Parts: sequence; C-alpha cells; structure tokens
Amino acid sequence: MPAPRVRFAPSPTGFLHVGGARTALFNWLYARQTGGVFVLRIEDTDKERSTEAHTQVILDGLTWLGVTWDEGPYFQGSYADRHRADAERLLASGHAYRDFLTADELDAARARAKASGVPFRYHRAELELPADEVERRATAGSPYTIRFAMPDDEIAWDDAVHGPISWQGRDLDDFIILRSDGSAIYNMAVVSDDIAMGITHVIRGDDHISNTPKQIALYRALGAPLPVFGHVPMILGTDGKKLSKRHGATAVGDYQDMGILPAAMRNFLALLGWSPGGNEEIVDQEAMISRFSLEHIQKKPAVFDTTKLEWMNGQYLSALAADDLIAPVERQLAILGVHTDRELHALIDAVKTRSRTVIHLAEQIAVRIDRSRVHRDDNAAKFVAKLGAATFTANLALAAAELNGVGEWNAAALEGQLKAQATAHNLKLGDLMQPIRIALTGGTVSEPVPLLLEVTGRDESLARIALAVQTISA
RNA sequence: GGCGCUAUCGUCUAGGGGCCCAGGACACAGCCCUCUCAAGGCUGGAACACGGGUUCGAAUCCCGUUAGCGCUACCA
Repeated sequence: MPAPRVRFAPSPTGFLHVGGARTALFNWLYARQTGGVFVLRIEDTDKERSTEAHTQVILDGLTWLGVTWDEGPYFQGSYADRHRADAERLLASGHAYRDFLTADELDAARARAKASGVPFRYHRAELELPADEVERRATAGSPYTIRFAMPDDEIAWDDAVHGPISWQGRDLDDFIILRSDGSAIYNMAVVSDDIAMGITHVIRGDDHISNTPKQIALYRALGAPLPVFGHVPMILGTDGKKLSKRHGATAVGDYQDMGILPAAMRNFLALLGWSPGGNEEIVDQEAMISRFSLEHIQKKPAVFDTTKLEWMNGQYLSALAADDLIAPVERQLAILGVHTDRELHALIDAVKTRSRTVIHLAEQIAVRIDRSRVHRDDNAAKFVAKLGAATFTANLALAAAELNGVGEWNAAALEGQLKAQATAHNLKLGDLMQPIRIALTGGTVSEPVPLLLEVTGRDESLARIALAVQTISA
C-alpha cells in the first residue's frame, strides 16, 4: 500500500483557529504515524476575503505548534486553469450542463420559494435547455455557470471517524461547479486539487460532511478513485456554541501571547476529541504519533476549556528544563520591557512550578531582577498590619543582621542560618521568613525564602530589606 | 422546513454485551506536607438524555422521542 497523502487546506480569510489547528494536528499525526506525506494547501480562491497576512499567520501558527508540512504551501488560486478544465471535462462528458440563469434570477426564484413556504429546488428539466438553444445562447455570448448534474442514487461512504454515512443524491441540488466568470466553486476546486495532488485521506472538520456526497459524485464523474474521508468534530465555546470571537481567544497566536507553550497546546489539542485510550493526560509527541488513530477520534463536538489548558501548561512548565524555557521567557520579558544580561536558568527553576503561563513566569522573574517592580500588595499590607509594623521591621532588621554575616550565599546555607536565628530569638519561622519575602517581592507568595534570597542575590536582597525597613517604619 | 451528524460527571474523556450500582483528568471541597503559594499525596461530592425493544444480561446492539450542532450561496 502506498504511503498515505493527507492535506490541511485552510482558507486565509482569518487567523488560524484552534479548530483548524487541531484538524491540522490530526492530519499531521496521521502522516507521521503512517510514514505519509502532509501537504499544506492554502485555499485562496475567495479573493475578496483572502489576504497574504492571514496566510502568513497560518504558516506561523502551524510552525509554532510544530505541525510541519512536507509539501507546499500550494496555493489553490494558481490552479484555476486545471479547475476550469476539469469542470469543462464534466460538461463534455455529460455530467454537467450550462445554466444561463443569472445570480439575480436565482435570488428571485429563491425568494419566491421562501415566500410561498416551499423548499427551493432546482428543476433540471427547466434548467437543462434543448441542445440547439444552449448552442444559440452560448454563441450569442450569454454568460452561464456550469452546474453538476447530481445523480439520484445513494451516495455512501465509510467515514474513518463516524463509520457508515449515507445520503440520497436526490436530496442534493445540482450545484454550480464553475462560475460565470470561469472560476471554480469550492467543491470543484477541492476535488480537482485533491485528485491532482494524490490525496488519499481527507481529514477535515465535521462541517464538511454535507460537502462529501457532492465531492464523491464529482470523483466518480471524473473517474478518479475515492480517498478515505474522516470528519473530526467541531470545537465549541463554554456555552456550547461554535467557538467564535465572542469566547475570547480562539486563534493559536492568542495562546502564544498568553504564555502557552507549544508542547502544551499540542498535547491539549490532541486530547480534545482524541484519546490514546487509557488514563494519561500528558502525552508527549512521540507517544501521540505512535498511538494516534482515526477510529479513536470522538464523534461529538468538544468544549474548549481554557482552565484545563492552563493546568496542562503548568505541567509542562514544571517538567521542562530551564533550557527549553529560555526562549519563550525572553520573549515575554521583552514584551514586559525587561532587558537583562543575567543568567536566567536559576531564576526560571526557582519560579516555574508556581506558574501556569510563561507570562506569569516572566513577571516573577522581572520582579526578582528589577527592584522598581517591587510593589507591596494587599496581602502584604495585611500581613504587616497583623504582625505589627514594629515587630515586622524588628524581625527584618534581625534577619538583615544575620544575613550580613553569611559566608556562602546559597539556599542551603541561608536556610540553616535563618532557622537557627528564629530558634535563638524564639520566633515562629513564618514571622521571620514572611517579612523577608515581602521585602524582596512585595507579595506574600514565592518560592521558599532561602531560594528566593539566593536567586535575588546578596547585595540586592540586603538592599531590598533595608529599603523595606525604612519605608515601613516611616 | 429538508437532509445529515451527535448524545457518559459542570468540562475533557475511558468504556466495543457480563470485569461498570461506570474509571481517570480539569475544576470544586476537605486533609497531609509546609515559612507563603504552587507542586505532590490522600479523601469527597458529581454522569450513562428519555422511552421502547433484542438478550440470561446493555452505558455498550436496534427503533423511536427529545435536544444540540452542521449544511441547505455564482463563500470556503
């Protein structure tokens, strides 16, 4: 059996949505697993809405996700001649006919049907003019569309995710395949391209199920072998409606900006509608590829739950080595306006388990390297009030005195010193630690204080403590 | 309206006739750990849409109902 060829065929009329990204991912996973080829084709035939900028965003989004294509990007617009030739071939073979009705006449007929409450259907007998009349109008230069003559019989296929699906041809209209300006309509262009590109597996969104019988009829009329069709379910917003702008972030670029890691996004998207079958949640790329199967794709739509995405991102953040986090962290630091030549590894390791997004991670690092970002928050103020400003500063001063004399400035040594100090002065550990934390970060939450001191550095830590003593007693 | 698709905890899901008075994860609550917060560990509440069949036995198979979604363009 020859290697499968799959494709992802977005139209560049908007950003790369998570639904599209997941469809791309499923195609990619299938290609990687089977040793097949993943083709990227940009369907830019809607010239009104397609833009180069959108194309670039889609390419960037796929690249960021790690969904890399083996062929392409091909641009559907450049195959207009072939599309037209295929449509005309259908006309010549009697599988299609000329329709001289104008768009306006069609609209009027539809409006009439709607007004009288009957469903609008094309009547081929009326549309299909006598041969000599067709000839007369054509030579007279009347514009026409080419309409496919839909056979009446059953069209069924064994969908790779849904199983058997069946339609009756008679329920389908004779649809236009070539516009009066000579350009092909979607279904014609897709089939023409998929045949020409040797696509063996068409894996796409559920919203295309109703296009499939039309496309199958086209394959048959064109005498081409049928690919395998697999329709993956839609992705919904938390209100159960189709995911849209209203639901907030829906483009993969949005998630990059929110500080989501590509590996986490990939993992999350893969498990939205697909499951390896067991109980795992964190599935790395290799496992995804080896265990992927179209049969295990869910048939029903899934709600996109950002909370779980963030949890998963946190898992990746904790598990990934600082090395792998440097680039995204630097990107976010730049966005925050923080520029530093400090070595970031230790800082990242110190704070990463407490972060769910790279943004939060970067914010914490920013506070540790840039003193001007230390602002006491409400919880800190409450703590000061509860302990009493006098005790607070006294404890801080005590800590400062102790820390001044520390030889090795590392977490283990600092912890020993601080604990001894607390015991010696009969202080609760928290009453000594928390003031330091507040002095260093302005907040009540951080990594363990000894580690915080270590990554903040001796001079900077002492300076911040001195500053806090000053401002709080004042 | 017509045609099609779908239906397990709030959400993502496991489940392919007995292993299921339904398992895991997120979220939520409690406990443990602990200088704080995370992480981690433990515990808890929480679902087979409804009605008929088939079968010794159904979340699993069939039919119907209901609900949701999709398509019904000279858009893709």
